[in-house]
Amino acid sequence: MSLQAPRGTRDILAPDSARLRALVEAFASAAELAGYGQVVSPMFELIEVFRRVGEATDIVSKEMYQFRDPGDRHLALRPELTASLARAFVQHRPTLPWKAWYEGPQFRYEKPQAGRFRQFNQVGAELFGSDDPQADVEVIALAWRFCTGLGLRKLRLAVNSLGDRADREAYLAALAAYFEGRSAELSAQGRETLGRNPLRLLDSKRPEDRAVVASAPVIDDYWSEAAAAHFGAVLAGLEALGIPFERNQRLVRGLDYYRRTAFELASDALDGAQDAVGGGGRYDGLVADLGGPDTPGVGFALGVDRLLLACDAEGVFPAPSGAADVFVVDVTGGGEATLLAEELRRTGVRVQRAFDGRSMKAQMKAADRSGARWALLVGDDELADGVVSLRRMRGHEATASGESIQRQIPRAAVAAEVARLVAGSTGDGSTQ
RNA sequence: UUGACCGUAGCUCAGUUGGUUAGAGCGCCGGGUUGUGGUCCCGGAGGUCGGGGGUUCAAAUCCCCUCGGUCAACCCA
Repeated sequence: MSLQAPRGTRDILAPDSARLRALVEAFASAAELAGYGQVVSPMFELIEVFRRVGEATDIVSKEMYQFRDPGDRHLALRPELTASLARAFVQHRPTLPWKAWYEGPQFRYEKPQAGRFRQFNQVGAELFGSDDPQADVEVIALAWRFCTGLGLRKLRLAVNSLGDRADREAYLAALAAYFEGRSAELSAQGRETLGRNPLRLLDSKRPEDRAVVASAPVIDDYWSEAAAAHFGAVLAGLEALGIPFERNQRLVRGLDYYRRTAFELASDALDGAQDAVGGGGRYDGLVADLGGPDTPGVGFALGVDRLLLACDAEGVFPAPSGAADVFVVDVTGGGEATLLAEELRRTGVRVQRAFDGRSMKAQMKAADRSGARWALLVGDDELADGVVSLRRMRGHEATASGESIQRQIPRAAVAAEVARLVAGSTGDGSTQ
């Protein structure tokens, strides 16, 4: 193979692409049900947008696709969408609260693995302009409702609070001091992490580190009264809604802008290191960091590709059927098929046909495989008599009516008759 | 960025002490008499053995490089 999709990217072909679209549509309706409106933002931004929100994180420091355009602007393909949304908020200053959802590809220069791509899709939602813990609850509930609505059952919701800015800094200092004191017990890589960001050590998977982490200071002791009250209200809200969650004192998220609430959704159906399907939290300082008025916000993003992997693993959310309603078999040259197909498609019927003047046997075979419920047969006899043979395909037998497998109908009545049949059999639209 | 395993027809894979025209199943195409699908039978198309270089009389098979995939670390969706 000579040319192929760039590393970490892929083509999503027919049944899978329909499934992806169905998932996005499911998210759209869940989000809009809760009053979130879609934002379609640019695929690339001035690099400052991302630099300002996460200079210390790998995502913006070394995983960004960046380039200069012909006008010498320094741009980056978006590695995440919360920053873009915050930028859009600052630019447009919509009335509060501003509730927005989004979907689309994002780009990170990483080594690809299963469930990790250089171009990947996320869906997400953000709520700007409210401090209310009920806002956190609404956002988490939206993520939960959507995921369980897909049919996923083996989901774990982990929640934590990182406290306010001052709490977080005090905790970070205490954590650093603690780890410094026991740095001899840490793994070599753990010591490196300590130098960069002690918080990250909390979710280390190395046994040496875990032993040290086990008796590390916990964030709870550093919460301000307000932050503690906020978190308590969030947990109470989740309980009131019957959303199961587990408190994870070690949960820290990948981006540094989180304050107070942080949460993560993981799937037990996914094995390996990539079991997180999404997460989010509160980012009360983010808008200000981007030059806007001090505005609180809370939101989340879900990895579409991983969600679909999880659906595969749980055997839920199948691809929608691409089956045709009708297959036109024309052995008179194909012109009739063109006319019939177009006529029927104009009435909203899904029509498939063959090309290249293939034999009746071959066309019937294709009709069978297309999943069509009916075949319309046009041969020399039909053409001469001004009729079309309507045949019910095997596997799509009539339910109770005593209608014959095949019958002739006048050419002029085809559209009306097929429309009637299709409308009357919307039963099993999801033949897989 | 580090390490491990892997890369043969559209798909899933056989094919190692290196040796004649590289195989199977599925899929695809055609046929099994006059215009009808599944199964069955027969036939056919389709492969730079990921790519490049090297060793050798001879390489899919050995060596090096490279690209790609998978897994793990790192990081994260």
